[in-house]
Amino acid sequence: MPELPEVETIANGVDRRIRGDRIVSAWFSKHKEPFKTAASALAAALPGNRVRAVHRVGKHIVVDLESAGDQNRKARSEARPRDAKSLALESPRREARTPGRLVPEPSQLIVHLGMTGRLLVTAPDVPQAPHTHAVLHLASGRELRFVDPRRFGRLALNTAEAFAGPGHEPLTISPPDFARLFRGRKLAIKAALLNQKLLHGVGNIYADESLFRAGIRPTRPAGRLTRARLDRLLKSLRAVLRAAIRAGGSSVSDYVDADGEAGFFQIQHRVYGREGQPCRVCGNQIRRIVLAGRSTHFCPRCQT
DNA sequence: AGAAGGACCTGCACGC
DNA sequence: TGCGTGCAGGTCCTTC
Repeated sequence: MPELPEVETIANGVDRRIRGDRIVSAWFSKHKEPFKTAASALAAALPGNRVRAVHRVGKHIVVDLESAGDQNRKARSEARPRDAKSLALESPRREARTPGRLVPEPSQLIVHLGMTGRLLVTAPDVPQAPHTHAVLHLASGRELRFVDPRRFGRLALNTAEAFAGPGHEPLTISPPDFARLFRGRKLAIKAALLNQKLLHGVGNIYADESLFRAGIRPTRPAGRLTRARLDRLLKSLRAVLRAAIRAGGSSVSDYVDADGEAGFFQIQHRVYGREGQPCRVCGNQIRRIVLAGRSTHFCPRCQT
């Protein structure tokens, strides 16, 4: 289940492997349309683009693209004295000029892994995994593959300004802004943490773990928490996410190369998945309830 | 508008 | 062994 740390690790791994590469062609499975942007539009728009960088925004992997037009312009502007001929060849507009084919130039490819999505960078002769929904063929000969058994993942083109995601980044939001997110809200703090429009990147596991570390009962109404407790929650959340990113970064560096999951990082869970087991702090039994439709784990003594 | 709940989707663990 | 059932959860959509 990729949450922020996993997505960050994967984005970094993909970045190292395909930055600067060029998309030659794109293939999409016909097995139902699993994408936000139509597969036909993706297939038409992606080839010819160069990968400038890959990074994370919330739980999204963002592939910054440089269109063929951009690359030509760059090359021309770098070339010294321009003669009249090269100027004459210059295209006046950014968009593709092929008549009748209006393909917008994408600036970014947005990937959401959903629950089971994987991005793999492989050699072309590596057998295709089941549930492979997209393959980008790169100029280097390698392939970027999108595999997603449960098909909760999404691909989309972003042609507008830089993708910023739906909510605030938990790693950079200021404590006052963090506190403001929950003001007046009656829903449980756990449900609020999962709401990507408020804070993006936090999923079920890290919500439970950060609430435990902050000593806050997941059912507590978000708007009723004191500023001090919210400050503590933000600190716990950041500590958990940072620790996970560090561990993920070291233990899963091959993730995108290999056949996937092997050794995916797990933080030392203190409550998640530990129903009935003793709390690592006080020894009380960890309880599991369903909150916001999600299994929720907490220590009834440590979390108030 | 905010909140709650179901749908989507497949693999896996479990019980009979 | 094999089948049915329930569970996992990120996000979208509908309903209240």
